[in-house]
Amino acid sequence: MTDRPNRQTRKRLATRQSISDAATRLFLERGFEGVTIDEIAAAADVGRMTVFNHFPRKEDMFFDQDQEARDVVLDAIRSRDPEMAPVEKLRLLAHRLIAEDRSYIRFFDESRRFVETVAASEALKARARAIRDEVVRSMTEALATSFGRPASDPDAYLTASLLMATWTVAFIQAHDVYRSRSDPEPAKAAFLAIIDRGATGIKAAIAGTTYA
Amino acid sequence: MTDRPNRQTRKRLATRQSISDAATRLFLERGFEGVTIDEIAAAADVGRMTVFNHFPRKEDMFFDQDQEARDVVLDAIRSRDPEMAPVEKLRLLAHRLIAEDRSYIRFFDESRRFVETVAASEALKARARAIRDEVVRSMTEALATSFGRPASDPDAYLTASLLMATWTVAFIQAHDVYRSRSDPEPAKAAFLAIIDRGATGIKAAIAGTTYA
DNA sequence: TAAATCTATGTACTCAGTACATATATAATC
DNA sequence: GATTATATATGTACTGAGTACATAGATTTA
Repeated sequence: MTDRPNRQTRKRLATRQSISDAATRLFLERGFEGVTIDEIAAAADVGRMTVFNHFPRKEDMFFDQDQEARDVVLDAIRSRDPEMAPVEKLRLLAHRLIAEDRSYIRFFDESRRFVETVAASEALKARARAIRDEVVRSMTEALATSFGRPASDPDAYLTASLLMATWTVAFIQAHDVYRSRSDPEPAKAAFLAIIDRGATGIKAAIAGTTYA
Repeated sequence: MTDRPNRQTRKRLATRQSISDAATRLFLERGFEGVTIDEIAAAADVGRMTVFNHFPRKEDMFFDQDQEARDVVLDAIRSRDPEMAPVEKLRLLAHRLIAEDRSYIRFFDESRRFVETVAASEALKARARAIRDEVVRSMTEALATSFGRPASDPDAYLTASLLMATWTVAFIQAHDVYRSRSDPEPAKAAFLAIIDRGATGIKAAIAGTTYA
C-alpha cells in the first residue's frame, strides 16, 4: 500500500532520524541543557544548519515520536459512536492501552529515564505543556465538530481540558509510583484509578450538554 | 504596622518598578518579541545588567503582578473550614471576586490588551503555563497539608489540576466572549457558568476522598 | 569612622535561532 | 540523455537572551 518513498525522501528521513537518534542519546546521557546543537551536529555527522533544517527548535529533537500517541486519542474521539459518549470511550481506551502495554503508556527503565530527563529541564517541561495545550485544542475541535457544533464550543473546551488534566495527573502520578516501586503493576493501577476518578467527574461536569 | 523599608530597599524597589513599567509599556506597544532587553534598559535608564539583576528572565517583567491573585486562591484553601469543602469554597470565591470586580478577573480594555499580548507570544504563553503548573503544586500542597495528608497526595493533585483546568478555561473563554462583545457582563456570566460546571464535576470526581 | 554588605553596572563570553547565499544531489521535462 | 527545476545540505555572518566574573559606589552596621 504505502509506496516506498523515493531516494530523496529516504535520504532526508535517514538524515532526520540520525539527528534525532544522536540528540536523544546525548540528552538522556547529559541532560537537555548539557548538550549543544553543535555537539548534536557533530555526533550525527551533519552540518549545524542541517540540524535546524529538520528541527526548528532544539526541543523538537526530544519530542519526536509522540504523534502516534496523540492520534490514538484523537481517533477515538473522531470515530463518533452513538452507543457511547466520548468521555466513557476515552476511559475504556485508557484501560485498553494499559492492558495492551502500549509503548507510550508503558512503565520500564527507559521511560523512567525519559520522564526524568523532562523533569530536569525547564525547556522540555515547557514544550510538554505546549504539546498538551495543542492536544486540548485538537480534542476540542474533534469533539465539537463530531457533534456538529462550532469548533470553539465552550463545553467541548471544558471537556477537553478536564480530560487532559486527568490524563496528565494519571501519567505523572503513575510514573511517581513506578519510580518508588520499580514495578509496573502498581503504576498501572494508579494510572487507571485516576483515569476512572476523572471520568466520573467529567461526566458530572458536562451532564446536560451535547457531549454527555 | 508595615515598617517603611529603609532607603536601600526603597531605591531597589523603585528601580525594579521603573524597569517593570518600562518593559510592560513596551511589550503592550510592540509585542513581547518586538522589544529587546537593551531597549528596556535604555527606556528605564539603567544598565543592561541591572535588568537581569531584578528579572532573571525577560518574561518575569511581564508577569510581575500576579502574586496577589495566587494568594487569594491559596488563602481560601489554607483557611480550612469545617462547614465547607474546598471546592465549594473556591466556587463561591469565584462568584465573590467577580461580584467585587477584582482587578485580576476584570474585563476592560487594558486586560484585553494584556491577554492579547500573551496570546501573541509563545514565550509568554509558555510562562503562563509554567505559572499555572506552579500554582497547581501549591494548591496540591495546601489542600493536602490542611487535611493532614502527605504533601503529594494523589487525590489532592487531581483536585488541584481539575480546579486549575476549570479556572483556566473559564478565564480564556470569558475573555473570548469579552473580545467579541466588548461588554463585561456576558463575559462574567460565561466565567461563572464554567466555574459552576467545573465545580460540579470536581465534586463528583473526588466524592469519597478526604477532600469531598 | 571602618568594615561589611548590597546594588548597579561593565566586559566578555556561550548558545539558540535567523537571514541569506550557494553547492550539490535528485527529480522532472523535453 | 541533456537540460531545467527543485529539494536538501551546508556555510557565513548576524541577533539577542542569558551567564560568569569583576568592580565601583551607596548604604548599613558595628
